[in-house]
Amino acid sequence: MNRFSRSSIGGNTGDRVYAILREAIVTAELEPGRQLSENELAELLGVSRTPVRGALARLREDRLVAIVPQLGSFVTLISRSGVEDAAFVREALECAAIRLAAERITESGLEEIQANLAAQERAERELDVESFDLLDETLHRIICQQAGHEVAWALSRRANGHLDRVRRLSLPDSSYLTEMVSEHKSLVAAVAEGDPDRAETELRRHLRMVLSSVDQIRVRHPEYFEDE
Amino acid sequence: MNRFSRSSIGGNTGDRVYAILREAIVTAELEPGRQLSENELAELLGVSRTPVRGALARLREDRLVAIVPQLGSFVTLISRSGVEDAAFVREALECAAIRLAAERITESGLEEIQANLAAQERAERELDVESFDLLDETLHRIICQQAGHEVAWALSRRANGHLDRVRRLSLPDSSYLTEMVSEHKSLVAAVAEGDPDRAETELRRHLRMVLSSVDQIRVRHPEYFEDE
DNA sequence: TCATGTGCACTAGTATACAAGTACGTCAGG
DNA sequence: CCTGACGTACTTGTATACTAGTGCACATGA
Repeated sequence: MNRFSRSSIGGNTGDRVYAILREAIVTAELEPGRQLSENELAELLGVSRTPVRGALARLREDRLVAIVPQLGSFVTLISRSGVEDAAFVREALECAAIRLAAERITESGLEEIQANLAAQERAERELDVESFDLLDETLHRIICQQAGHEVAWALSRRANGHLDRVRRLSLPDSSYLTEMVSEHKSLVAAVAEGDPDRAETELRRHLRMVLSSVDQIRVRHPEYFEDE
Repeated sequence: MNRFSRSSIGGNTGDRVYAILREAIVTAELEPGRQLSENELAELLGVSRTPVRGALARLREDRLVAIVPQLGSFVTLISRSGVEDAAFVREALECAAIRLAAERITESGLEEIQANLAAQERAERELDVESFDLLDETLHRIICQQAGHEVAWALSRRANGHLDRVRRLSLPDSSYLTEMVSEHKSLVAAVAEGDPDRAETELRRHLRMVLSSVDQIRVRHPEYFEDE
């Protein structure tokens, strides 16, 4: 226990504000293009402008918010290139990670993954999308952990703003959940068998699934998109 | 020209403070483990605490600074795992990018790269390490640009704090520059020939070179390192 | 001598006050 | 009716004041 180990507790007002705003943006409760007034948000959340400003600055790094000096802060519009960038980053990081995971996976790591998959099947049966999203995220985190580079997951998650929005905006039907679980099972199987090439292939296909729903959403919400 | 296009000008005090502090940390002018007082930095730079706080928050995301509430902010120590994480991220992103670049490179892109290489050789002859570092960075950026995902370079650069420090701490001799230029030439050649596999292999080897100097630096500056 | 408590000087977190800049409506004049 | 200048109401950027928590030194008592 040194003085650095306490450095990321995350119980501050600023962290809370960041989490709330990020969730609101990703679920499009704060829709793309919307103006965010620091004053308004501060009042709404019952805090001062300072933590709000900090949260907006972090969201800017996530590319979820654009801050124009002396003019305003805005939820970024969805753009094809933005989504493709996020997909690229996620693919690069997680594919590299899953290769390592397939080589290094431990017994307890596999057990953890199996438990996660079981819970995913439960969530699928009960159509509990919220739980499923959480389990999905956890699965990817475990894989990065097992690869020895959890940082890959953290970065992947952060670069992921546009992807998350697209995913959350597309109304997931039951076939979506079924498909996802099935893909998760295949790629976990490849990891369990210690086959990096197949694991990478499966993951790549899995990650590209989200991309396909972009156009579908653009049709439904053209006002959320940047014309390019 | 819409209202989003003005969002990243970067002429603010906060951005300036961030750039200054990052440079100071990367060059170890602010050495690993050193405590950074917001008040002290603010006074030193002739600004208030507000922009300093913002800069420190960003540096925390870069893992160059650890902020401990009610205790202080510190330049992070160098750790093997931190360096390996950074190397992993950079490898994953830039290798994925160079594969695309090898497939998509344009005529003008190649010309730009050749000009960069020529400048590198000049810098090598004149032992102008500072210019060389800049050209090195630019080369990697151009490659990511040509891949259509400049975001990869931006992320790679940010995740790169620990690597940069290690690189800047190791006194580069002329053989180092010679080696680097030679490696750059090989990987550019692979890109020019449109050979993604070879380009990736060359880049991977190139990026791992930095890693080898970690132990050398640890011997010289054990106090900069985290005991693990 | 050693252990313990207490105060002080420091820290970051937050709230507020002020400065600088932008957009837009309004009103006067051609 | 159209055009242009001005004022107002907003925005973010920065500086400062205040709050709460930490560690450390020093005094005090056993």
